[in-house]
Amino acid sequence: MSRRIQILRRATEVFERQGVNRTSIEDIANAVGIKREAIYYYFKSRADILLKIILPQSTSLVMGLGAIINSNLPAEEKLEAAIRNHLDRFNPNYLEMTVALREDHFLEDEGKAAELRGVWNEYTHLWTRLIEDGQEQGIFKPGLDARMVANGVLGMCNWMSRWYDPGKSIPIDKILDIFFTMVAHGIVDPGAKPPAAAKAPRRTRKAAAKD
Amino acid sequence: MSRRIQILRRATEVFERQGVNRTSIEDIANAVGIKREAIYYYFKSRADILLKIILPQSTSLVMGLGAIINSNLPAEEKLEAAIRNHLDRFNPNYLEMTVALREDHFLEDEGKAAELRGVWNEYTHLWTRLIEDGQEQGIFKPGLDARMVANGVLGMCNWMSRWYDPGKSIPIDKILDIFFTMVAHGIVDPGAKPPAAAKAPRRTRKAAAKD
DNA sequence: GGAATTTTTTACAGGGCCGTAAAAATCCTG
DNA sequence: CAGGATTTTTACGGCCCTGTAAAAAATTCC
Repeated sequence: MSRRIQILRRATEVFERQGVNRTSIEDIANAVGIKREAIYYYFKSRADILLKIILPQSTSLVMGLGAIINSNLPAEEKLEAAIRNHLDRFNPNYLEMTVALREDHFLEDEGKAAELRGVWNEYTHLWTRLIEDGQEQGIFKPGLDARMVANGVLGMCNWMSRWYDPGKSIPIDKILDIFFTMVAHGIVDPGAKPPAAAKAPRRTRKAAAKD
Repeated sequence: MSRRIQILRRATEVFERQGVNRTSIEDIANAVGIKREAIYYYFKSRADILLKIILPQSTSLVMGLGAIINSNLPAEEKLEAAIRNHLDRFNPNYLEMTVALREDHFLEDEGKAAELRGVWNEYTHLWTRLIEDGQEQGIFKPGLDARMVANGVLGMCNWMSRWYDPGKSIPIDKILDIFFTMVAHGIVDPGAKPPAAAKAPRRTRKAAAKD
């Protein structure tokens, strides 16, 4: 393993364990076993390291989602594949994904920050397109704001960076099934007897607040 | 407005605008219009300020959710009320909620960090209970891991800290409707003709990856 | 108006961190 | 083995930040 890859690997581990903002170049160097000034032989800056950890993940997500959208799968299978494309990145790249998503990164290098934002925006845009395509085909409910749906699904998946632990959580496949079921069909059992209140006129929020 | 409240208000604004970790005590003091040492007359530390911004939000979420769970509402209405309880906190407390949720906070004060974690854990636990109660009543699908469902819903809502902007986004009420529909009933239109491929045997992930 | 209280400023102490450049050490190749 | 290339270490420069305590200023109250 080259020194450069090793540095990225160790940096990812320390970033994940103690937080990006509480990790210094010296912390990373100690984890590698060299002096911190040596890091600058391989990387331009601390932000450079962070970018080289995050960009491959976000770019790979975009590429994978683009391929799914351009495939001939039916919309519902595209939805499943898209969620899988996202969640599978947590296994084995759990560390990188956690570093990428757990904290909102305010990078000093405005050029790099813009590049990263661009990739994430593209990813959100593709997700929105997938939802819109399904709506146009009559598979997804047309009345839902596609961008909001996309944001919701992304939130559901990205928040895994706050709780997912491969050593403790249930397998990714199971999480995928649950999340897909939630998004596609919801958690309400269709065979359940609808409560009488469901047919009542929608109460105002103020009335609800009084309860 | 007392000076203390004013400091909290300004701190929240600066934290939201430039990120918690890139905000110094001096930044906050400048926003208030006093010297930074004066901050320590009102607050023990920087982490103390952060805690006093975040705890009211998380505590209020827990209290609100507890009341919903203990109400006599049917499960589906509890679900809607729970999402509303969460999203309504973004309006008007959008700034506080963003500060609380957008970045994972690694606090130096281990006691305070544990207290905060405890509140969030309680919140997640209550959400899991709400899902389980609905499952036991036959309203929610029983086969879904309640904790995972709760994590998914929380992710959907909490990720708003990354994209919601009251000046630009659609109103909270609309977002609530969309998120509730997604979680309760999913985005797939039940009247849509299921694609033939849906009845085919599930392809292996490896086969799917080949495409 | 003066004392008490509150608030702010001044001064101080201590520590951490980023990044550059040149020299030294190590490794590799012919 | 010597020269070239790569990598690491040493030395340096600069800046930022947190928090404390005492003094000064401002405010409040009787």
